[in-house]
Amino acid sequence: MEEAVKYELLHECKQTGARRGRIYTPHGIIETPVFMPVGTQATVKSLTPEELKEEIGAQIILANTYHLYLRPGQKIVKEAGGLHKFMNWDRPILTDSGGFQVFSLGDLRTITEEGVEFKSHLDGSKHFFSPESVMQTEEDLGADIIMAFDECVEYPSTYEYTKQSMDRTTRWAKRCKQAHKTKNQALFGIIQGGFYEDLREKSAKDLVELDLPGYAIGGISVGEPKEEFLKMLYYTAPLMPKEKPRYLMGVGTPDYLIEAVLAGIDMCDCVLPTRIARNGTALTWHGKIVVRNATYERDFTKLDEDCDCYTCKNYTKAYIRHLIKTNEILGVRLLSIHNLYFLTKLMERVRIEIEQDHLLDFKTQFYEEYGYTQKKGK
RNA sequence: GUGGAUGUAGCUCAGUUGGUUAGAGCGCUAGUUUGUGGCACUAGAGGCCGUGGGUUCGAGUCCCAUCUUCCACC
Repeated sequence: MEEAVKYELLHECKQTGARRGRIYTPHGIIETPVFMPVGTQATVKSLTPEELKEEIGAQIILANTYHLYLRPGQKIVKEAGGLHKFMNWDRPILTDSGGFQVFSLGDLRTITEEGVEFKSHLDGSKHFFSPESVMQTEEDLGADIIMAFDECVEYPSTYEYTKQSMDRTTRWAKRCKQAHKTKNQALFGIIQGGFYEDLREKSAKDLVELDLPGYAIGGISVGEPKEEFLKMLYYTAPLMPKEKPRYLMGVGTPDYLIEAVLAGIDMCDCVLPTRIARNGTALTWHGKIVVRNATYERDFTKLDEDCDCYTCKNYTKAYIRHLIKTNEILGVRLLSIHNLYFLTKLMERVRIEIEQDHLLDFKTQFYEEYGYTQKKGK
């Protein structure tokens, strides 16, 4: 059977084993490892798709089933001709299933074997998601890669609950596979199991048996200490098929991204760059800077001397600070452009370092320049 | 000149019949942000309560004087 998405492994870094690859999708090729900007409501907040392509060079973006189901409703997106046409983005799109929202909605939801009943955060109205309904919604949305409906358990959770939830997520993945009909979309499974190695192993093993076209690690980077994160990451990644894309959900910061790649991950996504942009913070090659702070009031230099993004080419810290302090939309836009460009460039650099078998050297050098100390970042 | 009002945090104002370390909103300062319920959240700094006197155990609060600003009237 012809798969919608295929992975090609181009090279493994001799220093680290990190993977340099390509993902072929109905909307083009993705060079991996890749960072995927998040556009929850069919928009990467404050940016146009043209800016994402031309100024940032984003290869693929995310959208969210939960949010688009609530507004405008998947039927409208379908009528528009699918997400790509609706939002005028012709590169690959991945839709998350709403599993994370189930987790973050907290007491607004009830989980049963059948699915999840939840109350809309918008108006309190009751709704129900099942693996089958989510597959239908994701098909209507029309992304290239669609995520199985899972449950992301919070940290910390008991062994008992995590096991129960993980097995249910596996059963839901089977139901997703069965319900999934379209041939031009790839259904990815999500490995759960919290912070218990045997549960991670079981989850991975059971899901791999389903022979899905790609796999993700879910349920980490949910507030645990970094050591825990790294332990589960390095334990779980090798359990994922080598010939398929490996996606780590919800990461992140530059150090987490590099660690993910070192562990053999191909794809990551995170709201961080756009979220902190809205709160006046920039990521740079020399560390994080809160440009909103008073110290930049008269700083007429660019955010990062080593950055050639649209923002850095044209604007100063003092100006961006002024825009953020006065709540001007342009401040958010300029910082979003810069932060996304930075993570995109970071991954581009990582790809080159893998090809040249120097990723470990790069990590050391980058950490030093970024300012991660031994105790802070490891 | 006369009468009335006003003066409390950087700004706009609350402060009950006089009673513990004088509050709020905004602003300011800093921290947080990791499959977006976030233009959000958390914390912090900052007041001889216009000034001087008086009454009282105790005054931002009452009395007198004085100054500031505003309004009205001669």
